[in-house]
Amino acid sequence: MATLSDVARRAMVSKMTVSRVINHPEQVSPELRQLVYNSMKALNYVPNYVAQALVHHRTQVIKLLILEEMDTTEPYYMNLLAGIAVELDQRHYSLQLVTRSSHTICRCDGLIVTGMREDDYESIISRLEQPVILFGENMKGYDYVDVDNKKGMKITTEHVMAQGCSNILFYGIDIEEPFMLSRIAGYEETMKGKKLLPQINLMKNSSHIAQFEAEKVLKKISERVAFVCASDRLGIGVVHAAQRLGMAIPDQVMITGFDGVFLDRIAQPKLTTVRQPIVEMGKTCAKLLLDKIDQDGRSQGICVYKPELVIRNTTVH
Amino acid sequence: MATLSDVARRAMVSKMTVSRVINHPEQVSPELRQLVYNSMKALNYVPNYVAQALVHHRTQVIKLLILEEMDTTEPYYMNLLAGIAVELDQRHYSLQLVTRSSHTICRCDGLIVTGMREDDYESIISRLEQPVILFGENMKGYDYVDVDNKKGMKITTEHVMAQGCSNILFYGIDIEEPFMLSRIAGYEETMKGKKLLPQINLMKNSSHIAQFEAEKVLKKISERVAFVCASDRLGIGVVHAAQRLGMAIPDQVMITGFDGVFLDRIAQPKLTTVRQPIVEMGKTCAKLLLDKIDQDGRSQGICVYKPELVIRNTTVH
DNA sequence: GTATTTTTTGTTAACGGTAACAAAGTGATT
DNA sequence: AATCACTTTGTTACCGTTAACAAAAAATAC
Repeated sequence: MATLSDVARRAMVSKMTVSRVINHPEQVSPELRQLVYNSMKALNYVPNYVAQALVHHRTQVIKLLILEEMDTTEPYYMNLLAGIAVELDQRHYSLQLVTRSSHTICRCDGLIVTGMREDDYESIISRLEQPVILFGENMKGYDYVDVDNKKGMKITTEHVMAQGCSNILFYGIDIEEPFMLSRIAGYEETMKGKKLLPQINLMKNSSHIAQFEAEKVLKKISERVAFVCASDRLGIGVVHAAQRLGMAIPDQVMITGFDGVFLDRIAQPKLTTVRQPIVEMGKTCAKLLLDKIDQDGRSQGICVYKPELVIRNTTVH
Repeated sequence: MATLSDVARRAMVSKMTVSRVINHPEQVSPELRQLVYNSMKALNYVPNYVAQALVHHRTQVIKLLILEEMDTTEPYYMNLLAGIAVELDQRHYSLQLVTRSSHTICRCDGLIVTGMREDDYESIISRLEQPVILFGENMKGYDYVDVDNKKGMKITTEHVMAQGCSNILFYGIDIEEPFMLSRIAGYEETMKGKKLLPQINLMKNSSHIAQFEAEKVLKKISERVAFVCASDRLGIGVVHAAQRLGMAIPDQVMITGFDGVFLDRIAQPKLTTVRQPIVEMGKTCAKLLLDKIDQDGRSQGICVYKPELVIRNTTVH
């Protein structure tokens, strides 16, 4: 593997000139520059990122800190990772996946944190010395990337209303985190806007629990009903419930989910859901973080993605 | 962040002595060793892995090359990654996720490759210069980690037989890769062993296609039937088919899947499946690869995991 | 008690880059 | 032609670590 010195020798210039051609080409005369380019091409030169990292006091490693039990959201994270990976590779960074349990001393240039709960801000996030981007909205002033959760829930609620249903139940996850509060707010405001009574139900994010809850409700009900769920997992549970009771989807029961990652397509019928552009969001997390690192930790602000309503057969024919 | 020199100065020894305490402690007298340990502790010394990497001509990066369309197997890979990550973190390695499209020149110490198809061996894998561990059985002599696919299919087939069913259909994926051939063989041998007629059906790995196929079959059938599927995704499709036709699971229709990652638990009823210990397997991939790197590329052989039959309500009450 | 071996410690020079400074070349100004 | 300013190139030292060798100290032999 050719080094800077090899390139320099072949082009009959000093190492420094080669280094400059790479980093500050405008400082080198066109003739030498061309010589160096030729030499680089001939030797198939690729910079040694480890050596660069050493001089720059960098590690070229960023960590993805997943504070949530991973099991509960797997397909979601794989997409996030895919997005992050694309951006990191382009900029010669690599990744370490860490969880709450692995409290290694943090040899890295920056972190993307996700799945944080209220307590984590003080005990973990505020103590980090490196630049951080959070994946998930927060009100503590940290840079973050998220989808517009409130709007997402608004458009689904409006969608089922537009299908002519006014008996609309909300199924959410029983945690008091900003993303869930926003989803609840999106539902609640839309209902109140139409003078309808919000009916909010919070539970563990499990398809079986949602199924159990929905069966109880459906057994007692005769009119048309819609369940707007704060996750596809809950949505799938409700689909199962309706099917077990032999109720027609979407004629008797309408169901919507949230996330649009994988599970929505597994359901039968496929689930109407709010798709988050997770891969894109992963890319953005990485991009913001690397920029932040380059800019010595300067805040990069927040980035909120527009949610997209994907209409499928749990709400329309 | 304290460096070797800082530790050395505080302990009043040379840098080299500190380095030796870390790498070859037996070469240092007990007194100095203790001095150095004290100094390290006092300064909270952590080696700079970048500098180590530079002297050792390493990158401390390994790549996970996913040759398969990721979308089709997401939850699966997240588990694999989790396993890999644990091992890498412990040994101060980091990760790059790459796919077929990203053909970066391979600045890394080794690769874990997965989702490879027949063509890939010649065009990609054989050209890699770094140590490689494959995730998935192969007959080309590469080191690999996999579950015993044949045995997995054997035990499921035997399990449904033990439930008193002898009309057993196999639903597999229409690719001629070793893992699938092994699963087919496991089914076929077990059937022939009992003098039963194997019925093999291959299709795209999609729950909706499996549902479509199974509905066709189920409409024409009256006796009890079992579907042993080569993936949970196919299994879920068959569950949906049985439910749409109002057939009783497991009394009229028995269904089994394969993988035991995430999807099996989403199904309703939960799917009897063959669980692969994916996290464990990921760990092993990483461990073998890092050992291989340390041993200058020496073959590490293969590692085949015992599959575990998880019996649930698609085969028994 | 000196020569010889062995153990322990220190010195130097890498690894592959880059920043900071020094030197040489170029051209304009007087 | 001498001075100055500017551009272009090269030299040196350093980032934090380790291997290879050299030197010093300790242990052993005779």
